[in-house]
Amino acid sequence: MSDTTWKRTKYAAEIDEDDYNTEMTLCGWIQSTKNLGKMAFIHIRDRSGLAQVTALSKTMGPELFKEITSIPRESAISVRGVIKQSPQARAGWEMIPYYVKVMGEAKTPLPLGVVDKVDADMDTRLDNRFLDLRKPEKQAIFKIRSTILSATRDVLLEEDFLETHTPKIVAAATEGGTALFKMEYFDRPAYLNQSPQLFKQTMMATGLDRVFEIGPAFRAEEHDTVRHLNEYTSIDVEMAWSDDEDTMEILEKVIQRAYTDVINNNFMCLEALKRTLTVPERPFPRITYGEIIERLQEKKLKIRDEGSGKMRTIQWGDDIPTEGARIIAKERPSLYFITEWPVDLKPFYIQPKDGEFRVSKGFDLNYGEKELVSGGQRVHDPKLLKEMFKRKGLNEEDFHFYSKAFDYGMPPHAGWGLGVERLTMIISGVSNVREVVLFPRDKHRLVP
RNA sequence: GCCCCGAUGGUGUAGCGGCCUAUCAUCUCGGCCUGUCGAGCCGAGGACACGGAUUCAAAUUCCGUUCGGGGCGCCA
Repeated sequence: MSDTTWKRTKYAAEIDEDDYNTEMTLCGWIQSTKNLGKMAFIHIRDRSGLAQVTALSKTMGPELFKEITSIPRESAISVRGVIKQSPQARAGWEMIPYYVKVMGEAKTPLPLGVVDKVDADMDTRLDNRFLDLRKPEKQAIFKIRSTILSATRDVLLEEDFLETHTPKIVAAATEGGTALFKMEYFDRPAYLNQSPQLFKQTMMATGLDRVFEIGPAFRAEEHDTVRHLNEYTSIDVEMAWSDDEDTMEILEKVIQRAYTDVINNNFMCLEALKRTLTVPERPFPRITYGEIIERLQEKKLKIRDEGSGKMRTIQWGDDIPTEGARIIAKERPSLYFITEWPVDLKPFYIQPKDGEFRVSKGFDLNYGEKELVSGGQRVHDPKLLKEMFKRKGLNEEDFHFYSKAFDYGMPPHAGWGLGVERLTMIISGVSNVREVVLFPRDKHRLVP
């Protein structure tokens, strides 16, 4: 029989009075060693929290004492000993060890201190992400992210959606506009997909009716901000026989459940992040694009005219610049929909609301100045789709693989795409999108 | 792509022409300590991104390179 004494009996946080005076094994990383000479306190950290191992030279002998106190911090170890009640210990108990095995010794000095009293730059942290993520407040973000994803799946499956996956390697430009990463597909050029948009819409012509996909999206834009990534995770939803209002309602349910589940399941994480949350009420406030422009005009927001290059007051038809979004965010710091966007500011697949191609059935969901979601009712009439291609200056031929589905019975449909990272940022209360991705990909960072 | 800003021990910083043989904290190593949990005390170790220029003198000024930070546009 193989020796299994090194295997974990319980996580630190699972140990209680019933375990007192029993022999157990703790597994984790040495967070700190406080050596008082004849007595030492070794704090072992595992996923659940901290455990105190109290070593006594007198009872364990000077050799084992020396051995256990000289293991470098952040080494992965397994300690076996007896759990003893202890009023002086924070947890009310401590382990008196008799056996220690170093499973993975840490080199010194550490490239990044886990509990050091000095902060490290984001760059240093990301270069040593495995150490950075040993910090409970960094782990908390990813536990929250996981909850958000499972909450999303729960709601969508309850609402009769089917989870799907579409290709990330594509032959040609998808929506147009965004720059794509080029790659080699055997002997042909190919691209990494910027969004599942065209594929999920194609699914609407199949009879599957309601689909969603959680997957990566790639954008080759050289945007270098705290809210953009070149690889991000998108929750994409598309529903047939539905309009913009139907899909907004599903979105509200998803967001609401994400908040609820995080509050219910990640109490400790929120505490680690010093974050208090309240579940947003449905329906979320709706404000039209036109109302936003009027408000910005009242605030005398000036923008640079694309044609003349001169500064002028913002007007209907202009995109909302970052500065404008901040002005609105002061009045609406939480979640709100922006509806009735101009047709010209939305992609070709967004349904115009009228025959004049002025206002569309596209919407955004914002949290303050942050854009969280973009969605809308889609164009489903093939004739109108052709006209939209023309209006946007797109070549219909390039989209044949997609438009073909519209020629054989495409029902009305609507949907949206939500940035998982942005929702995680909002719920976790962190300000840099890189915080919520294990190994973020931005303009400069490709390793690790 | 454009505009600002920055680079000093493992980590985070101070210094911004000579007083620098470079500050402080953290860290690492050694010593003392039987109740530590931001331990304490004593001792030691470790750095001016790279290349050029100006100057009697450069961590400090200038140019270039590399790397990083922030903002704009665009977006999720």
